[in-house]
Amino acid sequence: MQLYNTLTRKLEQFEPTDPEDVKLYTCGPTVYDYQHIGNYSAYVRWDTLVRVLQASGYDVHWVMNITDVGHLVSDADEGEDKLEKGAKREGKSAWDIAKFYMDDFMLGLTALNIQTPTHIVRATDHIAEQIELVKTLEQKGYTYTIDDGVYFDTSKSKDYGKLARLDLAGLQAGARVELNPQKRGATDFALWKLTPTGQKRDMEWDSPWGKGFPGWHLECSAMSMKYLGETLDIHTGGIDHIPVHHINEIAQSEAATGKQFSRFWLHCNHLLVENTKIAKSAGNGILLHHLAEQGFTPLDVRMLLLQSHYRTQANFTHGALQAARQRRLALQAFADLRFQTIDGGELDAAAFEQTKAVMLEELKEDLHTPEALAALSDLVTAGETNLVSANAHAAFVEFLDFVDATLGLQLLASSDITSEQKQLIREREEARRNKDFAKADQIRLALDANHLAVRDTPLGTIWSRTA
RNA sequence: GGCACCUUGGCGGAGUGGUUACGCAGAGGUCUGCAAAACCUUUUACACCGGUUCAAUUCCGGUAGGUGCCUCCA
Repeated sequence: MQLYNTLTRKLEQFEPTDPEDVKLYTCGPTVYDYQHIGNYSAYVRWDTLVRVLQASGYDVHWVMNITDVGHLVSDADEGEDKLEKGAKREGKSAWDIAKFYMDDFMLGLTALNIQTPTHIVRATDHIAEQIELVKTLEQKGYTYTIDDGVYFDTSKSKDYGKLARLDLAGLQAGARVELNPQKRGATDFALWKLTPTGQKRDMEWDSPWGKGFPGWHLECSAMSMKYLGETLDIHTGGIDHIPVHHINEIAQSEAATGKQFSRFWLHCNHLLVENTKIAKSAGNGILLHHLAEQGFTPLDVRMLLLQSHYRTQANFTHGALQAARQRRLALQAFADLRFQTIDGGELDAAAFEQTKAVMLEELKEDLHTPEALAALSDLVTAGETNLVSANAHAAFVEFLDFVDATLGLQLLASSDITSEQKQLIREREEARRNKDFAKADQIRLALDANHLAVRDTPLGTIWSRTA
């Protein structure tokens, strides 16, 4: 499999260290608010990665974190984090906020047919591991303590910022953030933040350095290493994570272990809405339930995302979502032909095998989902024209299973029509043979009331769902 | 100010040094008892200006426009 590795900025052949098992870590959400479609787009992308790895024969140990503490509102902030802020906003505790939005996130994953990671881990459940990691770094001399916390000294880090290819000198000159004057370097980052004297936070823990909470980057290193070991095969995240979060993860992890933290780094680009960055201030953070109100399902969103490549900046528009929905419905109608394979149908097992091979090849080439869909659409066209041979029924179902496994569109979730509905179709065919067109049209209306459309082919009547 | 990316037909969106991406929408047609569906065809797409080349949308340089990151962010 070929994957684009941000470390080298090149497509590389991917093989896991353990040939049986891929160790994959994905940066998950901070659960202080609803996740919008932009947030979810990343998880659809990484779910696709997992699916393709699985289809390529690997077991995947997939860990995703839930950040339920410690992401500061800004670098210059005096200690308020998003959870605390959300709690203040809603008059609840930070713990309640985290639970509520994490539960909502999990529902969103299910709705989008994103597989549940092997481990989905909360930062607050791993405070001890994070403290241990800081202790290790302290023992190895990578830290210093100032009035508001324990910091990582990036000047001691070998190749700091290599992933981001940062111009550190330029970065410092152009820094707009007010630094804590005690910080030794502009890029140094907090490992443990101390609760200011006299204050009480919803979330705080005792530590060797005093009461406080872990720094922003610590959890990913501590939890990924706990569940996957010191070297990951693949670490994924949004493109925005490259310059700060991921270089800091690398710095602290590699300082602690002396080993490479992750062999591959994959980053997805952001989804725009109407060609604009999704931002709270722009009010364009569309939620899944907004789309549901307009009659779109989460799978329509999934289709929209599959039509673009994960490293491009895709654009979400109402028109594009409509188009994606139409395409998905056409695909579903094709899948429903498995209930209607027919003697004389021309699509045979070989056609399914061939398309599967093309799709898998495209997907294994850095997740070329648009090309995989194009190959699928070609087959759909052929199937609608020539119908599916009765001999190919098993191959067809197997093929659809492959498509569901890789693209996650749940094509096999539909069921056959009822025997009553089938009887109606037979009666209509009989009426047409008898040239009793009035009766035939009457039955067609009855079928329409059942949300079924029929089309008459030389080989017989084929139905499709209209809703 | 620094760094990076992008500019493809009505919309979305791939890809390639010479061959139809694909999807959605529109138009015409075929088929059909009819309607629908389905299928076929279709509007000569690659921002602009140079360069390299037998040949560039596809490589190089420049211009214009756009976006992202540098600051919590998928």
